[in-house]
Amino acid sequence: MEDPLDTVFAALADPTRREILRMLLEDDMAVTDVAHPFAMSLAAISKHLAILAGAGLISQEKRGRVKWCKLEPHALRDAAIWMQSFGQFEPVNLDAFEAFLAQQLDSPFDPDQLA
Amino acid sequence: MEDPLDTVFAALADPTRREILRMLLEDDMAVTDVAHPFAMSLAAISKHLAILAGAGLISQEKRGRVKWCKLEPHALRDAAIWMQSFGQFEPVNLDAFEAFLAQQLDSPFDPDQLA
DNA sequence: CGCATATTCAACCGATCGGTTGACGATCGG
DNA sequence: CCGATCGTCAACCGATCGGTTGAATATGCG
Repeated sequence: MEDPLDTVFAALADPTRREILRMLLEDDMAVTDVAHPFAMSLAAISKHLAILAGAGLISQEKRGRVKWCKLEPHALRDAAIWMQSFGQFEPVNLDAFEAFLAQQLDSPFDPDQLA
Repeated sequence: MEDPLDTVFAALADPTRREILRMLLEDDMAVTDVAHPFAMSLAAISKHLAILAGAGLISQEKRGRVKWCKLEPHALRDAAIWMQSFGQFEPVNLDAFEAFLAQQLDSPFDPDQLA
């Protein structure tokens, strides 16, 4: 009954949680290490991580006494697709697009044609 | 001091507000008409619209006694770009892509090549 | 003018949010 | 075994959220 888009967008609406995701983009991290740069308690970060995990944006695996947090970017997919239905703003990956054309067709590519 | 991504994602986190955006995708609407399909008070919808406007996702123009609501999809752009930095999920617009290829190169297109 | 329509305002409500603190359970290292 | 470290739990707090109701403010119409 709860639309997953609700929880994903709600998770993304907090700057602390977005920053955590950005950090996890670099590498998997233990909870304590995630908390380190933030000026708030470990418990608060633990809650933020639970929310991110609830939205499927990260996964958590406990190894020994440390719990490792891993980014799960595919959870953004449905949200991205939903947003894309509004067109216009066009989040087209031009690099991939250009690479595709170059590799696929071996013909020159003029980005202005995309406007 | 307030990151606009906060307000955009927060606005998108509510299913009523997402549905309103979807409705406005079809056409501009008056507040009363927006409210009509929903099982809640006009005042509640008015608040939702104020939140969407605050996030820049819609604009509102009062003409006479009716206030017209217009979708502003470009406000999704920064959010889409932020999400895209997580790669992987790839919100590539296949329809536009295909149309572009067809129109541009007049050669057959095999979607399987995109995987 | 006088009434209906369109929309917001203000006050209130219970629920959830983002944070704190302190106690607790597990696990590692000497 | 003991002490330190890792992380969560539980209770609490003020603020915000999503909704209600009723009154107020424009504006249009006959």
